Amino acid sequence: MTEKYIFVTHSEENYLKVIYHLSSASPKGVNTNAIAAMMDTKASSVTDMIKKLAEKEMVLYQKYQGVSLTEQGLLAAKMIVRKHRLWEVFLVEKLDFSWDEVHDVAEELEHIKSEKLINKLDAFLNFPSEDPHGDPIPNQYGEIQKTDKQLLSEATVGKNYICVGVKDSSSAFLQYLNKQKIALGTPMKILEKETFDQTLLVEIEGEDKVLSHKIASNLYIN
Amino acid sequence: MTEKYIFVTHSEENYLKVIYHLSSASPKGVNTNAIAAMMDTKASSVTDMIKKLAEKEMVLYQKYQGVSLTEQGLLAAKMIVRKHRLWEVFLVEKLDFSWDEVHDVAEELEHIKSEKLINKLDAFLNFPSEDPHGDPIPNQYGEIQKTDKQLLSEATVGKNYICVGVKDSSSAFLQYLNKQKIALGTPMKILEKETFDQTLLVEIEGEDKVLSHKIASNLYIN
DNA sequence: TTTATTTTTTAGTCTAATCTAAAAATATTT
DNA sequence: AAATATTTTTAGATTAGACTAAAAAATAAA
Repeated sequence: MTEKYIFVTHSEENYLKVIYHLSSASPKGVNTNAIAAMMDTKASSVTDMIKKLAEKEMVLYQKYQGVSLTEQGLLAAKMIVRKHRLWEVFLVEKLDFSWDEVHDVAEELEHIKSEKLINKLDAFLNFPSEDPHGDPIPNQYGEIQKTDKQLLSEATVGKNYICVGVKDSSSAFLQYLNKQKIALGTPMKILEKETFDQTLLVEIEGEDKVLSHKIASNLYIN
Repeated sequence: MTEKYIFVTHSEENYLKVIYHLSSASPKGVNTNAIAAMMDTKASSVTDMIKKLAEKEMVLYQKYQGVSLTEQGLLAAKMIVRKHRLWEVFLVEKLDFSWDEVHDVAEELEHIKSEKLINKLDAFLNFPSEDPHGDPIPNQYGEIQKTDKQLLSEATVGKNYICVGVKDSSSAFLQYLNKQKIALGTPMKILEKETFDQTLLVEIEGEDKVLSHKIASNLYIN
């Protein structure tokens, strides 16, 4: 394997990460506009950046056809995700942050460039497999352990589940969950599902709670 | 106290830090050239940046007269130093880095912008008063505990001392100290001082060692 | 106190990353 | 298939931070 080291800027890393996240939904090429929306920037800026990333062989790009990550780009993206999630674990487990406070800080920490740092941090945290939102943490080779989980919105009425993750990890949503006393590991039983709007009646910690379809389709259970 | 929040860029922070470090040596105004040398950049770039920092009221600047930090600038600089040194403690104490490996990573970590993060980190590390090189860590108000220490080059022959810090914390120097088995806390007795070149003969951990004047003038003792 | 030297500043250029507005390509309707 | 709408790209401008080369100010030497 010829491993020439390619410097990737802070901004380029952010693009790689976004392309990575969007890739699962559209594996044959991510749209310029989708990237622009995620990055809160303009499509023209995205086009410019994609060209740079293509130069560096981090993405495959054909005009008007969208982008996809090269093997190299994929690994780079996974390493950013790895760093982001490991820092989140650190913030929650060691510094006592709550799960709705970690995102922005991790967003900065993920760009610190030191393999040694991140691998030592990984060991210090005891090689966690998931971040505080239930998302898997890639190992140092970019391997990701698949865990099976489903959305609460797809749950079967009458069955018992455990909350294992969130799809939306915005602080607004996480604070809502805090208020409802829903956390990772929280057991719940699906009591009823309203056919009209798919609202759920769920028993959580002895209390009956109404959860909207929007909520249910952002909570992972098992 | 009117505290308008002023955004300071990564690069501006580096300038503030350098001006802060140079200020102790020349309290009435730091030279453009001195800053340029420290930052490994050109004097013209320094002039440009100083103007920006003056706009933001972080420094006092008069053409051709050098710069000094305002109260605001001083606090900002101290906060960067605080972050740098706390992260160094973290790297050494928690992640098992050695004192000659921490500088570059801390140089990146010091720019992470989160007061909460740094104060939580401080608590997690048990409010250390010094970094791994014996330099004092400013508290969250910018207060610095003065410790008295002197350079080994000024030590008295015949007396016993303890190594309490390094003036130069380059990895080259620190690795030399590792090789000589000199660390913070290492006791030493000054046996002789050569009048011609000020070389010292020092007893360290039962062994007699010859230390050049250059070495001696970069080691703090007490 | 002139002259020479050094330091500092200005003027103009460059690159990365962004933007707006317009043009080109693709996709969708009719 | 032609017309319309949407998406994407190009062209040209802007800003931060840096650079080179030349001018201006301050300092040192004669």
